[in-house]
Amino acid sequence: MILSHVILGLLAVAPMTGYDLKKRFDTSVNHFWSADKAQIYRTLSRLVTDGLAEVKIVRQIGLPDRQEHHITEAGRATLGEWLVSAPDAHRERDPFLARIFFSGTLQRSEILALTAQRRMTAESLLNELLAQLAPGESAPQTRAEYMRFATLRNGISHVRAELEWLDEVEKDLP
Amino acid sequence: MILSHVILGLLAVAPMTGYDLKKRFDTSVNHFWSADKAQIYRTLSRLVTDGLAEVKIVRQIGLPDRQEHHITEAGRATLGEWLVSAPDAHRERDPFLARIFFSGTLQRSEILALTAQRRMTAESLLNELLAQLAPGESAPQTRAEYMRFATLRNGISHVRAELEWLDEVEKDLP
DNA sequence: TGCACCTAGTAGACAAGTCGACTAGGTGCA
DNA sequence: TGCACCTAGTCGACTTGTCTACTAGGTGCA
Repeated sequence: MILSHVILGLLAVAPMTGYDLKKRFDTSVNHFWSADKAQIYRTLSRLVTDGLAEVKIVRQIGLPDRQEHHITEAGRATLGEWLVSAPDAHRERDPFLARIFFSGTLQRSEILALTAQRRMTAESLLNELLAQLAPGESAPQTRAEYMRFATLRNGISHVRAELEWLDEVEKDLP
Repeated sequence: MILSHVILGLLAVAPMTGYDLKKRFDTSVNHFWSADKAQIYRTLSRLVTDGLAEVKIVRQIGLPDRQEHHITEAGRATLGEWLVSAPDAHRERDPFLARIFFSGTLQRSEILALTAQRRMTAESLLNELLAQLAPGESAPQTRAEYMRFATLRNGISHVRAELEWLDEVEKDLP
């Protein structure tokens, strides 16, 4: 699965707890992958049993212990292999497009309500992505940094394409 | 779930067997939804037990019986409600972007191999979408037809955005 | 004083999706 | 003659993903 590889990728940058990972998934990684908390913890413990990660317990004062997961050499190797392996099958799935596909029987106004909704989520997504892009705009770009920003720019391009498509639909809708 | 609604949407156009549905999912609907065969048959039988669809067995000569699933009035009502209900949560998930995000440690040539792969699949997808769009290009557009083509144009816009992004990455990659 | 929210993690049930195998006949081809 | 592929469908095992609830203390605020 891909989740374990994404987790390995994040652990390769810095050791993390399940809790830390969940935050990464909800912020910096959310434009291309998402994960449920329970799923993250389950995957983490599998990485440990598979020898791809190791746990170090870090005691804290006033806070619960941190189970810091460190990537192992085997983990780095697995990650490296995945990066250059055959592409994972990817199925597009978009419930909004599913509605649009079948919305021929709706009133014009109902369809415009759907597109207006979509426009709002697209615009707020665009703002999030732009905000994430902003800090490093003029920074010296290492390759790693360039690649991370590239995924953001990918998201931005797609959101913009979506907004232009919405313009068209709202204009041409018979 | 969305699958049952997509199936209802397809049954609303014409009665179909699980087999027919599978073909639709692999051709005309595949740019926004996909489904496994077993999943389709399971969902169909749940639609029947829920009273949203009915089965008519059609005998054939030389071929297995067809279990034609017809949408019921209740099914149409359910579909209609879904079309205008609150938008389904939608999480973007793209394994390719996941790789790109973590590919900072790869060689330049390895990254270019990834993008070249992506370009190939994007281009063949574009051709498929254009081929699907072609037949009705100048047809008299009913609203239903317009909406179906709109989803195709959506896919085309996104693929084009992807190709432009690939151009950029391949050009700027440090 | 109580409520909401933060850190950190566990547990269990359930829904959704995937994969492979199996039945069973029909057609086309080399 | 045998193989591959088509129509039409069933079954079981398994993996992923989601949701809810729980423990247990700490902080901030009104």
